[in-house]
Amino acid sequence: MARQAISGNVRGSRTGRPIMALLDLLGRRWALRVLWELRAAPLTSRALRTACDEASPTVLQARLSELREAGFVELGDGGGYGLTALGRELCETFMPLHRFAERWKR
Amino acid sequence: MARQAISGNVRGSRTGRPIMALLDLLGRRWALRVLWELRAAPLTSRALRTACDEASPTVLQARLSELREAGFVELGDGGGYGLTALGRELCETFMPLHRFAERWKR
DNA sequence: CTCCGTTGCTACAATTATCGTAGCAACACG
DNA sequence: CGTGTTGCTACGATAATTGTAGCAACGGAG
Repeated sequence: MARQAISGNVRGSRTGRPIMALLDLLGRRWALRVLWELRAAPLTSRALRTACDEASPTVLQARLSELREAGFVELGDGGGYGLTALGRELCETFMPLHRFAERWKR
Repeated sequence: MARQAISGNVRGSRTGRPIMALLDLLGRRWALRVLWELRAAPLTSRALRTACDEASPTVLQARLSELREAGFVELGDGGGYGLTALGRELCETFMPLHRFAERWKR
């Protein structure tokens, strides 16, 4: 009966399986949204906050730090957050969600 | 516990853009992971819990309820949670994440 | 120079979400 | 009957998020 499935750690562990780490990182609040809002062009921290419906700067900074550490987001020397090449690539992989969401509607 | 249903008032978006609602739903803890673990075959609630590294049943039940309400997951009449056709479709859209994560490695 | 507005970023308390453990009722099998 | 599943919930403890306020640093007028 034991459908022995993959038992990998998600939170706070790097036990291999990058997909788990990625799902964990993207599964934190505002993480997906931040990537989504940066998909077109870089935004300043405040513009990003506005784009994210005035989400609290505390979480946004936390997510930005994590996404930066992961190599998806970078802070331009002129100011403003933007996607790295890797981040743009990641964004592409879940861009089909847009089309899916439109059909989903509910 | 605040029940933020998909219908109507979803955190982060009252603009009516379905993508925001979807990003919000998938941005909750274990949501992506649950979909991921169900990608291959249905699992019982306990098998799913095992697959999700013994995540607390409280959240898992919450996520399962939300995902069921969204139409992505269903409870089979013989027991066990599985993806709906829509859920399978959703899973397909972010399956490329797997390949991306492998190249990412962190 | 000072004043003003912006930048990225942080402190702090209050509120939520999640965790971890335990346990329930319903059902099936022997 | 007892034993073992199933899906699901209660509840205190802990971690994450919210909302508000504010900081130092930088730049461009004036």
